[in-house]
Amino acid sequence: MANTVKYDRQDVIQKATDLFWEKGFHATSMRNLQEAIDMRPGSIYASFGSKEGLFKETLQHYADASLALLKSFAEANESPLDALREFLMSVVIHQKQAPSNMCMLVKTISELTDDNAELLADAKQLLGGVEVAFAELFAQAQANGELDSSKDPKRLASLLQMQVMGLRAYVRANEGSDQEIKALTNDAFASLV
Amino acid sequence: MANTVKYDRQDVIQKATDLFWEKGFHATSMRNLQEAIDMRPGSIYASFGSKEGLFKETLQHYADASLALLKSFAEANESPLDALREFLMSVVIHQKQAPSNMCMLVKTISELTDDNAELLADAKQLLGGVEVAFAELFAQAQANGELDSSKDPKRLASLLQMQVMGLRAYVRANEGSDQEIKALTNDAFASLV
DNA sequence: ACTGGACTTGAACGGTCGTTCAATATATAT
DNA sequence: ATATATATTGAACGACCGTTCAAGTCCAGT
Repeated sequence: MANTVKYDRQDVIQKATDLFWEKGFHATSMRNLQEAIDMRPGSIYASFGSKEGLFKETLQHYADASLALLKSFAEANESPLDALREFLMSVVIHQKQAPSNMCMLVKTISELTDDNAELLADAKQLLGGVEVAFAELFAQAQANGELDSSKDPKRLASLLQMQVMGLRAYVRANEGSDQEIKALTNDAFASLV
Repeated sequence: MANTVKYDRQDVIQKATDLFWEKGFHATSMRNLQEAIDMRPGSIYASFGSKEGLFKETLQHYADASLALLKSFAEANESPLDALREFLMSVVIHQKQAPSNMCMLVKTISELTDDNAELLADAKQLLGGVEVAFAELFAQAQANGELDSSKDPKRLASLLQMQVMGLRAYVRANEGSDQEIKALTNDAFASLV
C-alpha cells in the first residue's frame, strides 16, 4: 500500500477547533491553520476537502465535546437539576482560558450568513441537539419528583439554552469578577426551576 | 472655499450600518461598502480614514439608535417597567426584517479579537451604556413604587442585558413562530420583576 | 532490493483584500 | 472670469486569500 498518514486526525481537529473558536471562520486563514496544525495545504485539502470542510468537522467536534461534558455532569450527579446547574456554571465561569468566552456554535450562527448556508444550518442543528439533551435532563428531574411535573421540559430547555447564550455573551462583554458572574448565573438558573 | 460635499453623511452611515450589521466586520469588504454607499475609495478614506474608522461610526450610530428607541418607549409609557418590557419585545420580535436578528454590538464582541482591540473596547463600552439606561429605568420603577425597592437596579439591568443577548441569539438559532418567541420573552421578563 | 501507490510538500495561481494618490471636477471668493 | 481650495474619481499597489498540482517522499507487498 504505500506511505502512511503522519498526523493524528483528532489532534489536528482539536487544534483547528481552538483556532476557529478563538478567531471565527472568516478571520482564520488557511495559513493560520497550516501553522497551528502543522500541515501543508495539499495534505489539508486531501484530508478535509476545503476550509469549509475542516470547519464543519470542528463544529461537530465542539458539539460532541459539549454533550460529553454535559453527560459527565449527569453521571457525577444524582440529581439531573444539579447536573444542569453545574454544567451551566462550568461553561459560564470556567472558560476564561478557553479560546473564547462564547459558545463556538453561537459565535458561528452570529458570524455566518447565507453565503455559508450549509455551515450555518449545521451549527443550528448542533445547537438543537444540545437543547434536546437539556430537555431530557429536565424530564428526568420530573420523573424523580425533583421538578414540578406541570412544567414543560422542552420549554425549560429553551429557556436554559437562551440563558447559556445570554450569560456567555454577557461574560464576554463585561469582564466581571467570578463572584459576580457566579451570582448572576445562580439567579438565572434559579428563575427557571 | 471650494468644492462641496455630495453625499449625506447620516445616510451613508445608516447604509454602512445595515451592511456591517448583516455581514459583520470581516466579511464586509470595502468594495461591498463602496457599492452600498455609492462612494469611491478615495472619498471614503477622506471622510472616515479607514475601514475601522467607518465601522466605529456605525457602532456609535447603532448604539445611539438603540438608546433612542428605549427613550421613545420610556416616553410613551407611564410605567418604566412597561417601557422596558416593550423595548425587550420590540428588539426580540420585530426584527426579522432587520439586517440580523442579533444585536450588532453583541455580534461585534463575538466576532472581534484583540487584533481589533479598539473596536472591541468601543462595542463593550456602548453595551455598558445601554445597561446603564436599563438601570435608570429600574430605579424609576422603584421610585414609582412599581418595583420592590429591596432589589438592586444594577443587578436587574445586568440580568435584563443578559436576557436581551440570550433571546436575540436564541431567535437567530431557532426560527420559531412569533407566538413562541413572545411567550419565551414574556417568561424571561417576568422572571426578573 | 525493488517497485507501486498512498501521502506529503511547497511553489504558484487567479482573485480579492484594504489602501493610496495623481489626476480631475467643482463650487466659492475675488 | 479667474484663481484657489476642497471633493471626487478610479487605476494601481503590495499583501494575502483559498486552492491546485506536479514533484518528491516514504513504506507495504513482493
